[in-house]
Amino acid sequence: MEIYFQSITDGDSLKKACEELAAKPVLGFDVETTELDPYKGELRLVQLSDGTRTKVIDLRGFGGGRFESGDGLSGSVKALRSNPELDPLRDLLSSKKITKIAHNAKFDTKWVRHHLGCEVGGIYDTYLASVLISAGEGERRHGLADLVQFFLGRTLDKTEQVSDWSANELSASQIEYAAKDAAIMPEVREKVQERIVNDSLEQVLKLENECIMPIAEMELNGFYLDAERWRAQLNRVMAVQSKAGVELQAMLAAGVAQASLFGAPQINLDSVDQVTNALMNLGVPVPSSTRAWELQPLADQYPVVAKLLEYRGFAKASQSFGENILEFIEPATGRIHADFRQIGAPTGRFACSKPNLQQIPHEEEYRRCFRAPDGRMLVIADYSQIELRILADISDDANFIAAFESGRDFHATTAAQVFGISAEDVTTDQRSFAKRLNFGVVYGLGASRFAMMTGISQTEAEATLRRYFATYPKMDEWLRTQSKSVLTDRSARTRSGRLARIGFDAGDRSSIGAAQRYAKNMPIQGTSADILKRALRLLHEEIVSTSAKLVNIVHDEIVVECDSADADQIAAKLESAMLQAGNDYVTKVPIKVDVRVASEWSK
DNA sequence: GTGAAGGGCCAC
DNA sequence: AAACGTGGCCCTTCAC
Repeated sequence: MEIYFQSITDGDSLKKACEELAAKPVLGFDVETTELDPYKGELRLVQLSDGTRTKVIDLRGFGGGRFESGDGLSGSVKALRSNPELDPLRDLLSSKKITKIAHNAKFDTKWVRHHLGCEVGGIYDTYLASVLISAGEGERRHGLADLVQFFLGRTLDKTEQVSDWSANELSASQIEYAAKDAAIMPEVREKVQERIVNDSLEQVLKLENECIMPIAEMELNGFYLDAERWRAQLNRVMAVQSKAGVELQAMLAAGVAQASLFGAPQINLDSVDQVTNALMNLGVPVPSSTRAWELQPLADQYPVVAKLLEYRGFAKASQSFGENILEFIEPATGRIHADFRQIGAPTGRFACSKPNLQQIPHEEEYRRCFRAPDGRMLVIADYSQIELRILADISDDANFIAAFESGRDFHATTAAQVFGISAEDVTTDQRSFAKRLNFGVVYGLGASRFAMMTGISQTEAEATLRRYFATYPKMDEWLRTQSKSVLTDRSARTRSGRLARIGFDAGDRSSIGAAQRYAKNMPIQGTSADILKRALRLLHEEIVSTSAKLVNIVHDEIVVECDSADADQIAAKLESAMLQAGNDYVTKVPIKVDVRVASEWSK
């Protein structure tokens, strides 16, 4: 395919090009960089195209790149940000009136935000659109070349993607590749959008597109981790792990068959096979798995089992939450810049990695290591029982809704209703029982699992669940409807219209059961994700010109860092954004947000 | 040596 | 036999 493109290296040409592009409502947008990490590499090219006419802007001509005499990358960033010749490009990119179509726009957006110093407005992400369309089913890949093949039936050559973009003179082939990637985007969008409309995914795609900028900024902002505190905590854990390890080793030694004159051979305490073997030799009735909840009942009778559980806890802590996380601190900022995948799960939840900031242990020893730098504060807000409120709203159960409207302790209210007693008489055990019931129901809990979890008999569990569902009849009805309709629809949706295609093997009971549980859970978990994403977009607009920076999100929680003096004001903005987002999707049940200002990410 | 699978466990 | 949803990371084991 021959395409028309123009290579731009000076201010006058850029000004003209931007004037021409500003008249177009929709532009393909792409960048080429020397690295994957914007804190480590150079933003070399920015490409914009209406599909037929493509501009390839080489930022080397505008102060970009590393200089022998300058101060390297930071010098390049400063030069680009302060070069007035780039203002027309910044205006074009930040304009919300001109749609910018990009594939995995978070990447391009982060580079533009950091190196050019402006936001990208009006984003349309073909990657997220493609993920929404496939809706969790099928093996289809979502690379740009895959989409071009799938939606346009053509082949896109990506070999130049990994070429050397730091060369002084880029080759004609490189420039042409860069131009093509941007030029093809309008055409890809046309086809993708047809499918989006066909599957009624316009609203959820808008939600996702509007969430990209906040996430891009959050990744650039990073979360400050106090490395000294973390190391101190790690040293404490390693000391107790080592002690528990020696003790466990000694206790297990009696179970090793071939004890020698030099003492029993050492067992690898992290090997399930070796530990299981040693336990069996000691006469411990080891269950089919050695997971903590399986071993727990044996801990009282067998001290070696208790010691194993103790060791496992310390091992997990020192291995998963040890030295490794410190390696993710970016030297340029001294902060952790994790990778957030916006549609991490088909439900719409985020996934986070490198490192996963959504699985930091809840214990204060760990959370206090994530803190605000001096002079700053953290504003931490989380939705109170958001999934149960969503279930109440979706099922339209009067008693369920009334329980939330009363503002009373929800689990205690459930306990009172299920046990037929007054709220004041609910014991701690009864409340905890009701709590497990409430959470279990969100996951499609069955009577047998509930019996095992609580230690009551199967018959008792069935009777309890019957009483529970009699208390909330319309919730029962909604859950049954989901179970039934998934068998014919093979799909479920959230409040934003997010779709999950649910495949199952009709001849396999467990496969059907899994599909039914998923059909109950997905609309609840997914609507919670919808609400969080909506809140991020609303928050972003509120804090754009303040000292506040988004630094972390954990499913129903948002963490913002700001100047100490602004904390109360930011707390109010955060709460109001989250409440509004909740009210946009949940109308019959009050939304509750708990906000606190703290110097550390702990209570 | 590298990578996938399985077991286990952290978060919501 | 399986047994309540969504993820990521660590370790061991085993195949290539």
